[in-house]
Amino acid sequence: MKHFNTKDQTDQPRKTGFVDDYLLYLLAAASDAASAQFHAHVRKAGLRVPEWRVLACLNDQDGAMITHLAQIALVEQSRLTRIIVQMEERGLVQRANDPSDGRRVRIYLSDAGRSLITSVIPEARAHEQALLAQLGEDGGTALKQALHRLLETLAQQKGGDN
Amino acid sequence: MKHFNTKDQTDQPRKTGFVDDYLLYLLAAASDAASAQFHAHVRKAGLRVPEWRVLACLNDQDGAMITHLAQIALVEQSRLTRIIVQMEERGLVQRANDPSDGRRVRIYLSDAGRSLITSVIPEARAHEQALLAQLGEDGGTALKQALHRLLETLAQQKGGDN
DNA sequence: GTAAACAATATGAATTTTCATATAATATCG
DNA sequence: CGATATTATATGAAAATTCATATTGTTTAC
Repeated sequence: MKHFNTKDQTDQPRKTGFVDDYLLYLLAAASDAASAQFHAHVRKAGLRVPEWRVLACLNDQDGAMITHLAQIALVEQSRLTRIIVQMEERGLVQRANDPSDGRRVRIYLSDAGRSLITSVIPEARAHEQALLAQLGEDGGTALKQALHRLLETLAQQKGGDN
Repeated sequence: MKHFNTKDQTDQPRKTGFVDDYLLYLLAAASDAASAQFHAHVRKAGLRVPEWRVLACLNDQDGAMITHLAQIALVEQSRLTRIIVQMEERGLVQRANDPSDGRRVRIYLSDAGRSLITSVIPEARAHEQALLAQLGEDGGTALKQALHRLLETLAQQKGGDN
């Protein structure tokens, strides 16, 4: 059996430093830690994280173009191109040229892909609910609100150079 | 000159879907979008993102071990080992065996590393302040509080298996 | 209509990242 | 003390990722 190891990993003094209250760090750490839990489920479903993201996005916006999908799935475009190739080989999605604009490639869920994502999303919802419950009614709401607000603000900045 | 392109990238109907209010997505998207801005500064300072994180963490906890540093800098251990090698070659950090435990390798900022991080942190603070200002007094506070709370909750879960 | 600018996707090649596991040092147990 | 478990770090090799740029299709301006 393992010793319970409450003490600090290092033997450092531990006066609160810069990163511990730095917004970008809090965001990255929170995202990392929260996602890590669910990503275990994702892998058990036979998906890698970017694939799960792509399927989840297609669930909402089936037929999205590569570029758009890259933006919403938080993946760089050339990477997404290759991920989509793999997913198509695996039968999870299909690509189709947009008849109205030959440059565009639209991605559609295959039946297998739809079936898979349909089984994973409820797990995601359940995991989310459990987490929100732990944060308490108001805690969860406050967190989501704050994040929505941040995202709006950031989106405005981007658009603001017109 | 570019057409101002307010309309949606795809011609999709856009009823709000699953991801748009999914906590893990909000966290990832917010972290991504917020960090992207500052990461431009980081690269201009000649650092890659994980290197910036390592230096920032060392700024707070100089002499941390590889394993601990990996945890707080949000980098996988074997990757960090190699990043540290590069940073040492570049003269940003030094490694030193812990005399009390020969397995441990402690990482220390070099003078060059300290000087570099000392110049970047004020930029990070400035960027953070600007962002918080845009969120409004309470908006920023609420966001940070909510994130701290989430992180605490997640940390408890991890420790909870004793 | 055509050249130039622009947009969407793909791709080559170097680098990075991951995963499992090797190596090395220490701690534990009988 | 010696065998075994545990911890910290390193490393090989396959795979993923990045970056710049090629390719292909479309729009704009004359």
